[in-house]
Amino acid sequence: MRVSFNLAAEFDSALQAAAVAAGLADAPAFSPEVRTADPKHGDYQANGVLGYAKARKLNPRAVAEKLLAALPAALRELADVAIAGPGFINFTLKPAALLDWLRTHDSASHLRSGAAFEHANQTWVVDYSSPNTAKQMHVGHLRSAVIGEAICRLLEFTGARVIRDNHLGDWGTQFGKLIYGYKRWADPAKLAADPIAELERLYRLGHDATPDGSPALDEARAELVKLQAGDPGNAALWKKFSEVSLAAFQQIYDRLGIRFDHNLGESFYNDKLDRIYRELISTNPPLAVESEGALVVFHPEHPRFKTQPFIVRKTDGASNYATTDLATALYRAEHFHADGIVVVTDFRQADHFEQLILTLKKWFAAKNYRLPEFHHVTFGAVTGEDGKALKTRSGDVIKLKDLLDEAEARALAIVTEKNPEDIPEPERREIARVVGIGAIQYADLSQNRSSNYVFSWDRMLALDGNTAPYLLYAVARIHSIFRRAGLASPPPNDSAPSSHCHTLYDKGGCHIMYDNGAESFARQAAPLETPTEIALARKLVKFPDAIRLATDTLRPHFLCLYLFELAGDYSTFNNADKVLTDDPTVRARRLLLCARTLLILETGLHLLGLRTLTRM
RNA sequence: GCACCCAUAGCUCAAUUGGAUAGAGCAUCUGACUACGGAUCAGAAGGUUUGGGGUUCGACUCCCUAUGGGUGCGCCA
Repeated sequence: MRVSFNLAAEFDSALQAAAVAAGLADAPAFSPEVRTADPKHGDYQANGVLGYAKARKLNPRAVAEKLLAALPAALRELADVAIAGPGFINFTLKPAALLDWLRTHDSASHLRSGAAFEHANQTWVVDYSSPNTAKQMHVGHLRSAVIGEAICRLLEFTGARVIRDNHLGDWGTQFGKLIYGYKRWADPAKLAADPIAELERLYRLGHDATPDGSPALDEARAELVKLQAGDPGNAALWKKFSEVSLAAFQQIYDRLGIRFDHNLGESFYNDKLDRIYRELISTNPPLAVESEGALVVFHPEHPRFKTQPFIVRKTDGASNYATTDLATALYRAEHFHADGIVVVTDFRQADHFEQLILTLKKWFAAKNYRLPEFHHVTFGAVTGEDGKALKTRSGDVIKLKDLLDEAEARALAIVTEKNPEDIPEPERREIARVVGIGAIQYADLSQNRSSNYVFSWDRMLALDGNTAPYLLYAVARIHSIFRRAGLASPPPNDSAPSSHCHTLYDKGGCHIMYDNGAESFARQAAPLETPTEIALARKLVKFPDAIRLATDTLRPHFLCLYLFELAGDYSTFNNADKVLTDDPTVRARRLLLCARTLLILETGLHLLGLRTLTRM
C-alpha cells in the first residue's frame, strides 16, 4: 500500500470517478467537495452529494449509496467509508493507512515534493514591507513584512519561483523638504550614530520650516526640481538617503528572517512612465481621458469608479502612485514574466488596487499583454488606544526596533528564570531571540481578520496559549526525547545551532536532528493503538490540507491554527503515552510519531518565517 | 452625501469561504504518576454569533434593514 501526500484530494478524485462508474446522471458536474472533518465524524467528509442531489431532486442518501458501491476496493483499505446525516460521506483512515503515511513522508523534501504541484513552474512576484525611505519603521510596518514573508514561503513550498520585491517609497515631494532640512541642520555626529533617526529629524525640521505659502516652501520645491532634473549634488544626497535607509531596514529584516531579491522603489520607474500615458490614451476607445486638467481612467461599468477617477497624471503633468503602480505591474509582467503578483498592504488602499486591477485588465487586453494573476492582500490597520491608525507623523509611535528589543528582553528574562544555570548565557540570548521575535511574528500571523487591532505590548509579547513559545516548546521537548534516546545527532558546532536555520533551504537539513538514514523505529513501528497516538497521527496527515488552505487563500493563519492544534495533540500524547518505554514495538511507533511531529512542526514554523530550537 | 470593511463567551481571537451539537487561548475554579522538560496536561464554567426580517435540506457565513465602530472617495503614497 502506498498512500499519497494529500488524502483529501485522493478521496475527492475517487468519488468523482465513482460518480462516472456508477452512471450518475450528469456525473462530470458532480463535485465531491471533500474536506477535513471534525474528528468525531471522521478524517474527511464529502459534502457535494447534498447539493448535487438537491439540484436534481434526488434522494441524497440514495446517491451516496450508489457512490459508495462504486468506490474501488483499494480505497476501502485506506479508510472506512460511511454515510451520515442527510447525505455526508465520511472517511475515517485506518491505523495501517496512518502508519503508512507517516513512514512515507519522512523528510522536508518529501513534504515539499508532495505540495509542490499547485504553483509548479510559476513565477510569483511578492511586493511587501515597502516602507518609505528616510523614515524609521514603526510597529505599523510589521504586518506587511511578516505576512508577506510567510506568503512568499508558502508559494515557494507549493512550487513557485518567488521574487521578493521591496517596493520602496523612495520618490516624491517629501525629498524636497528633507534636502532643505539636511542642508541647513544636518549633524554629522548624529548622522554617523543613527543616520535614519537623523534623517527623520531633518525631515521634520524641513517640514516645519516650510509651511504652505512660505518662501521656504518654494526653496524646498526648488530642491525637489533640482533632484528630478538630475542635479549631481542633490542626486548624491538622495542616493545616500536610500542607502542609509536600506541598511537600517536590513537590520530589521535580518531579525525577521527576510531578504529581498530586489528593492525596486518608485524611483526605479521614473523613466518608464511616459509609456504608460502613451499606451493608456492610444487604445480605442482611449482608456485614459482628460478631466479637470488631469489624465484619469474611469470604469463606467463599476458603480463607484464610473465617477471616482483613477488619476494617472496630475494637472501639473507629474506622475503619482497610480502611474508608478501601473508601470510596476507592467515591469513585473514583462521583465519577470510573472504568473502571479501579490501586493501586501493595509486595507485602506483597497480602492486604489481595485482601480489598478480594472485598469490593468483593460490595458493589457487592448495591448495583448499577458496579464498575471493579481492579488491585493489586505490587512487591518494597527491602531493606538484611540482607535486611530498609527502614523509616522504622530511622533510617539513605537519603533519596530524597540518592539523587537523588548520582545527579546522579556523572553530572555523567562529563559533565564526557567533554566537557572544549565544553559550558558550566549545560548540563552540566542533562545531569547528566537522566542521573542517568533512570538511577535506569530502574534500577527495567527490572526486573520482584516479588522483593525489596537496595539498592545502584552498582546504582541504574550508567551502563553496560542503563541510561538507554545509551539517552540513542543519542538524542544521532542528534540529532548531524541537526545535521551541517543538518536540525536550533536549540533554541528557551537556557532551554528539549529536555531540559525530559518529557511527551508538551509543546507544540512537542520530540522532533522536524528539520523534519518537510520530510522529503524519507522520500520519497526506497529500500527498505532492508544487514542492519543491515533489522534496525533490523524492530525499529522492533515498537514497538506492546512498548506492548501493557507496558500489558496493567502492566509497564513490557517497554517498557524493547524500547527497550534498539532502541538496540542502532541502535548496530549506526550502526557498520556510514554515514548521511551522498554517495549520495543511501542517505543518504535511512538518515536515515529515524535519524528513526524517534529518534522511537520519545524517545516510549518519555517514556512511562517519562524526559527526553531532544540532546547529552550 | 456616495461607497467599502467590521461587530462571535468577561477579554483576545477561530470557525476550511453555505455543512453536522459555533471552537480555542487568556482570566476564574477543580485536579495530574516526586514530570521521557510543569513554558505541560485533564476537567468545569462561560453563547439568542449586535437587534429585526428574508433566502434553503442546512446560515456566524448570502440578501434586506436598524444600530454602533473603522476606512476610502480629483491631483499624498
